[in-house]
Amino acid sequence: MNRSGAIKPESGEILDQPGGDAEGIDFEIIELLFFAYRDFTSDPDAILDTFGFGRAHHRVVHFVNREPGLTVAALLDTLKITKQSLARVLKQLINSGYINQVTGPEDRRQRRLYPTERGRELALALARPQSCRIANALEKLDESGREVIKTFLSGMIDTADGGLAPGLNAPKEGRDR
Amino acid sequence: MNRSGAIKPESGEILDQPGGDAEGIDFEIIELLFFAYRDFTSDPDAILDTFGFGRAHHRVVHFVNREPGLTVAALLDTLKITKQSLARVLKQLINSGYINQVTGPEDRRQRRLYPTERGRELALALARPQSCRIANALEKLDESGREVIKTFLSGMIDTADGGLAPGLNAPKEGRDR
DNA sequence: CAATTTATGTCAACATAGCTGACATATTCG
DNA sequence: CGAATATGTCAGCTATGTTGACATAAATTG
Repeated sequence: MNRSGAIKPESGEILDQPGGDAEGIDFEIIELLFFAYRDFTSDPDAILDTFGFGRAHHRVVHFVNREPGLTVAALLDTLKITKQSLARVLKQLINSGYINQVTGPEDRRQRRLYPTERGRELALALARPQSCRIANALEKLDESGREVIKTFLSGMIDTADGGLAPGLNAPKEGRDR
Repeated sequence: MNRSGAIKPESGEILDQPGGDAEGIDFEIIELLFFAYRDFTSDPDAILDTFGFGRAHHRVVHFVNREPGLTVAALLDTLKITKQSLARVLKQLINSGYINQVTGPEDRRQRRLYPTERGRELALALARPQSCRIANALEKLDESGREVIKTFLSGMIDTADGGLAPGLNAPKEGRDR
């Protein structure tokens, strides 16, 4: 790995050894997360492309399918984006028949979002390869593996009550939506 | 403005039950990955903002710090973006003194990339909160936890030799860069 | 050596998906 | 009624990805 050898410094300082190892920074998992997530999103991205949609559409269809009747406000809260940003993709999904809006039965200001049959099929088509990839990765672990992964990933998520919990985190259910 | 479609479209189809559970799709981990990665990137994003940099700069500084002497081609391969896309952020990082370029000692066409002291400090400042977050999440696991996470994340990554390996994957070392 | 390939840089144009600010409308609530 | 809320929309800006075309220097190959 070491590229030591006669190097011409063209300007200023040069550090030719990897940095931060001494500090005990967990570069290994940082990078694994980067690569894992990048590849995890690549399968649905390819499918979305054939629909003329992007990753933003994926998220919307996904969460609407997962929680039919979701309000716009709840969706915004889940995605943590602005309404103007959501509006663009949501409009496209509604216009092309993937999502339906229904006036809230109790609060008529709300627009509750439901997947159409088409929307559901799209959501599933996008989730399938991701689920497969996860299943493949889990296969290399023992029985407890899935729970360990869930605990780890949950522990990576900000708790609703602000900052990183110092000692205790157990988001589990209801941290959003 | 008219808000068409705001009324109850009992006209169209409405699916008011979550979909895909029957199929055994692993929505749980799909969503945990989404939330975990989103929050994982939020700490460095906040820091980058104060520097006038974005996530793209983060990636470049990170990998250059991790592998000083990296060539431009190798970096492109790691990031899987186009050179034009890289050029923008790399130029900024070089001009503001975070990264140095050195003509390749053997192949003089190459521009090997090195972090400056400043660049290294930035890379570490960005990695620190991520490493902390990971350490926090790992704390909830037993001794074997870290290895389990590594195995899982490695299993999520595409192998260099194309598609998802059907039975066997073990990227471990050297899948990129 | 001449021709070609490789590594890199650069210009121009474009797309997606985020953002802020401002303002409109319908509905609910006090 | 008036204020707050849920949503929609217009306009413009930014960050980061894309393609295509072309330039230059250095290495490789015939």
